[in-house]
Amino acid sequence: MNTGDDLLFDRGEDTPEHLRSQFSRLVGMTAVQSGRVAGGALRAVGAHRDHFLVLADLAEFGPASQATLSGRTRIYKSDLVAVLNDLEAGAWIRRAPDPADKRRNVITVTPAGRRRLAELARVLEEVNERILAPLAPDERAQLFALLGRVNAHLADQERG
Amino acid sequence: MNTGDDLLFDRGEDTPEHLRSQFSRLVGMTAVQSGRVAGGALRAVGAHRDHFLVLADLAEFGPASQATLSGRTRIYKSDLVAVLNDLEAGAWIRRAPDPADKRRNVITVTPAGRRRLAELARVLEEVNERILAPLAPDERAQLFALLGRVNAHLADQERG
DNA sequence: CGAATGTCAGCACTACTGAAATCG
DNA sequence: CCGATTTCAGTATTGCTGACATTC
Repeated sequence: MNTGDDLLFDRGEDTPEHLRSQFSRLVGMTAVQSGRVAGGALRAVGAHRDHFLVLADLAEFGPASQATLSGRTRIYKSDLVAVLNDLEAGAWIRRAPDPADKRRNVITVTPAGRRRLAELARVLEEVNERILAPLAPDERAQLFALLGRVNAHLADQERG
Repeated sequence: MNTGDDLLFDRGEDTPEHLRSQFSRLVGMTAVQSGRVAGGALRAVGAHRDHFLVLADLAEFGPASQATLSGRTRIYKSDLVAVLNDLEAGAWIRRAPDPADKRRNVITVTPAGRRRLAELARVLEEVNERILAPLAPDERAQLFALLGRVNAHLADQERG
């Protein structure tokens, strides 16, 4: 059973038969390239992908301990430490000890953090537009829907 | 201009507003997960992603020097060395000095290499089927086409 | 006591760069 | 001398694991 055998995802003339239906290769190449675009744009404003993720999460779901923040963003708690150090150094978040539970820190977005989030969101929106330029709006929606279903299926399978 | 604002690509209940339209994040997560599935399946038979890429390329386009092989597979020439060492150790390729140009090696697939390629292709086809299980055949074709266009656009842009 | 939290140190893998040695 | 080819060494980034001290 083939899944798009007559489709080319390269420039067309140099794609081996066996690769045309290799989803992991296609999605991998696309991820690397768009990750480079997004990473470069964020680095140009002194930011990191995880900075955006944390700020967006806090702005939407409110203050949280590092453990729950790690669970919500899927950033490992060990990696989160450096991210929060960065964000704290920019005064974009506050990291205060939880008086109710001395093991935890309570992470809160500052007003400056919300402005920073807006800036990063603007940068990433431009990036998104640049990457998805060749697709019409309904095609973008389709791509999101299809990728989202594959992604959800993989996430589900990872616990089974 | 939004690109699928009302779509969720997570399990739905915990996806922040700002992430719903972040293509690089979605494609990145999907790439990591399907890369893990493919990598695990290949490791189970003692293979590597690049082994398949090299064997598939040689089988389709014929013998080549390492430089042209690197250009065709997009594997860095420095990384290609170890890959060819592996493939040579399994007698799946031959690496012979080019009599016409003593700088080059001529890489050739052996009959055993073609059998190995068939084996790896079978493994990867099962992987593909497992990953794309939730999608109908026409949806898979759509996903390939859309991702392919984005990928081609990014590759084009990388040289401009 | 067992479990959770924040932190640090480190591993594995991948994309990538630079340079040396050989040869055209 | 300049450039191409193979090879090796090493960097940067990321996803991930394990351990430790502190606290519940």
